[in-house]
Amino acid sequence: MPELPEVETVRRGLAAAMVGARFTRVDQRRPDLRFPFPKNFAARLKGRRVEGLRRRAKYLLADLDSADVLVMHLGMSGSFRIEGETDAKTPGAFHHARSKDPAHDHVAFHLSNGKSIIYNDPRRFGFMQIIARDKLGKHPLFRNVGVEPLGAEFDGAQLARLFAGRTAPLKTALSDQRLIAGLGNIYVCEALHRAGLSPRRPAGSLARKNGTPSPRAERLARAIREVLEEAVAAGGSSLRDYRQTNGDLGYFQHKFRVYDRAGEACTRPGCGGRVKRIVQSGRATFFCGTCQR
DNA sequence: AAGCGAACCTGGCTGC
DNA sequence: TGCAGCCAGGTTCGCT
Repeated sequence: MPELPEVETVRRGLAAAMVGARFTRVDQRRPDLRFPFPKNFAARLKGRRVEGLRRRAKYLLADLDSADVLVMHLGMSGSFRIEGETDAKTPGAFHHARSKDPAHDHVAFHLSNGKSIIYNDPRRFGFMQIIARDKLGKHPLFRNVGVEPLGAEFDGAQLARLFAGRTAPLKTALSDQRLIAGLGNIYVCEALHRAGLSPRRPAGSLARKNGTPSPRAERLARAIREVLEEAVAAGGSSLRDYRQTNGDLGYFQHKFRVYDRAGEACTRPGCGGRVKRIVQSGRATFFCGTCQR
C-alpha cells in the first residue's frame, strides 16, 4: 500500500498523537507479522516515552527514551488509526465510517495521554522491530537503503551517478530501494510520465558517456521531487480504503496521470496517446508510449 | 554483480 | 449465488 507520501502522511498523523506520551500498555495480538515480533516486544515498550517520530525510506522510526528505536513498516496493507481522541473538530460520527476488520488489528499501543494507536494489516506484510538507536545505520534493514528523493542532495547528477552503467529499465531501477528509497509502483509510473521517459529505457542512459548528467536525468529528478511533494501535500493516495491516521482519505489518487488508467487518453496536452499497461519485473507498469521515450 | 521470477498473505473484483 | 482465477501500494530469497 504505502509509498513515501503515504508513510510521511502517517508519520505526521502519528507524531501529533504520540510524541511526548508514554506507552502505558501494548497489546500484541499475534506472534508475528511478516517476521516474528522481537522478544518481549510489549514489555520493552511499556513505560517508555516517545521522543520523536521520523521516517526513513518507507519505515517509521519512533525514538524512545530508552535509546531504542521502534521501527515499523506497513508492507502492502498496513495502516494505523488513532482512537480515544476527544477532538471537537473530528466528531466520531464520520470518524471511521467504514471501520476496519478488527480481526486484523494486530497491535494496540495504549498511551499515557488517553489515546490508543491501533495497527491493522490484513496481509501481514508489515513488521515491527526494536533496534538500538546507535546501531540503526549498520542494521541490515538500513545498511543498504538508498538516498532520500526529497533530500537536499537529490538531483539529476546524483540520479545519473546512481544509475550509471545499469542496463535494467528505469522502472526497475527507480523501484530499487537500495538506490532511491521511498518510491513504489505508483510514484515511479507517475514520475516517469511527468518526465516524458519510457519505463523501458535503460537506467544507464541517463548519464552521458563522459559521466555528466543528461537533461533527461535532470527532468526525471525534478519530476520525482515534484510528484512526491504534491502527493505529501495531498495526504497521500487512498486506494482500497487506505486512510490517514485520522480516518481521512488522501486525495492524490485523483491526480494520477497514468497509474491504473490503462486505455485512457494521455493527459499531456497535444499528445493524443493512450495509457498502456505492461508488466516489468512482475509488476504492472502504466505509461504512454507516445510521449514517454 | 545484476536482474528476474517466485514467494510471503488476505481480500476484492471479474467472469463463467 | 458460487467459485476459480487474477490482481493489489512491498520486500526478500534463490536461481541464472
